[in-house]
Amino acid sequence: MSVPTPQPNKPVVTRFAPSPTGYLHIGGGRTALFNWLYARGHGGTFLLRIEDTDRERSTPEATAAILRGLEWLGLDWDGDVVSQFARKDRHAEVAHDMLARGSAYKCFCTQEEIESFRAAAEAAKRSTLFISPWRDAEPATHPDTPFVIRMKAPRTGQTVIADAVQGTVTFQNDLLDDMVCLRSDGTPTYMLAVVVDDHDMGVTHVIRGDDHLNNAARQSMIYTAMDWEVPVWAHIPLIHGPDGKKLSKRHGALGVEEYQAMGYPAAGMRNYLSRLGWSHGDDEFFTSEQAMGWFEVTDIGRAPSRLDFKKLEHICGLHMAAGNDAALLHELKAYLVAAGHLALTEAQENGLLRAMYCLKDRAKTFPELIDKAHFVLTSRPVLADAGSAKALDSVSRSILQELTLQLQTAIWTKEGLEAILTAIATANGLGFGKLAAPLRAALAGRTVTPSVYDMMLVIGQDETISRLNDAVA
RNA sequence: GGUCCGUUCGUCUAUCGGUUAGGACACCAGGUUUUCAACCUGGGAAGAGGGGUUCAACUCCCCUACGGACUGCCA
Repeated sequence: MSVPTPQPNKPVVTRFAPSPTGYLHIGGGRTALFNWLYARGHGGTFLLRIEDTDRERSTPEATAAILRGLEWLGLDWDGDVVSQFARKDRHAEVAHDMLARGSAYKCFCTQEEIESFRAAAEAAKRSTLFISPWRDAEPATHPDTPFVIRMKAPRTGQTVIADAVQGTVTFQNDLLDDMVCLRSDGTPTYMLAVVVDDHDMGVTHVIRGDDHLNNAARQSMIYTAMDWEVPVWAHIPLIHGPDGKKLSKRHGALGVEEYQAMGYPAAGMRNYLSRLGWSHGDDEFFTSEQAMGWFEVTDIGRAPSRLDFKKLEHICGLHMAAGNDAALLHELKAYLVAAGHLALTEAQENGLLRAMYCLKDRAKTFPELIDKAHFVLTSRPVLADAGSAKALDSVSRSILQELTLQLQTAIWTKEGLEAILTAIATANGLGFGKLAAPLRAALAGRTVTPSVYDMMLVIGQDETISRLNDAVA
């Protein structure tokens, strides 16, 4: 029994290695986030490798979608994106090296033979573990037919994985098969390719979904066969849907790009995702920089977690409020593109920027922010929706006219406006809300807006008076 | 079927053998308030079940139940 030794003293190198068969899955996004957080927090390197050895299912569109997803999340990788397929010659080289070392062998069984073996074994309720008859065959007996290169895995003893998350996990070797490393067409299998690439890329920490935990045992055999040092493994639990079942289409948004299109700010997304399966005491709201300083793989939990949109929204609201105005406008514009909405005019952008201070702390997502920004995005005449039309009728026109008159000589500050509004409200025996509602309606044509003071301050004296005149008329 | 992993409030989690089991989201009740958001106060809410070990177990061990992963010339 050999316990793999981690490599604690080397500079940290992590990687994210998705296969390009679709969009970037939300679970994959979190895996990437953990790798990024760990590398960045430890002065290390975060690499990106596209596992495109399955030529049937890999598409350039999927690769592009994955890169877009990572970019949106703000997970920047170091160096060039590595294509696994492009490294196939090196994989084949290692397979032949293992052959030469006697830790692999050529297997001439056809896929039909293996399939019928499995079918028979299953019918007889025997183990379907396939043991190739070529394992110990003399080279002289080799036929001149296609072959695969199989790992010559030890048949006795056990393989131990020292996992930073899962602890020490032991596998009995007689339950592991001689996996195929090189297919009969000379291309590598995933099992070989990951190990070779991780080794060649100098990856020190493999942080990936725990669906790979079983694979780790077999992969560690390749490391041993090649006399390579194993990385630190960290197999993290998967994310489940709100019902606790495996995340699937029926749970709604799966791709990280969908979250962008729903208008969640990326900083909030990172914060929320990092708290799924990982925690730092009671900290809930934090920046990625803080998380980098705190993040340790040993603090990752072992149980799968579920997506909770309510909490996501809450965290996003906090990040929105804490955001820089110009940066928020920038992200908002990216959201509009992602969601397929019309672009803003320059005037709208300027208005948004001026209004941002009072918009950002009342919105959790960009659609909400835009909704509340209606007063600055619209232009005269401001159309009143049903609710605000009613509010407009709730007060007599003469009061609004009096207000308009007084605003013409107002000192245009919150205090100045406040003095006028409260004076008019009390003079007419109205609660402040009774006056604010029609004013809000006149200014925005909506019932849900920032405060009336902020709106007046943002659109200015002339525009305020014009809108009031429109409403009275 | 076999192997491996998991199971603390509804949800995300803290706890690392001794706590009135803490926090956050959500929820409920109050408060603040010009709408919304935010905010303040309070409340209900948890160790899957059963056996051990121990003076003491959510924490360690075993069994069961329930979830999940793997069991491919997919990744």
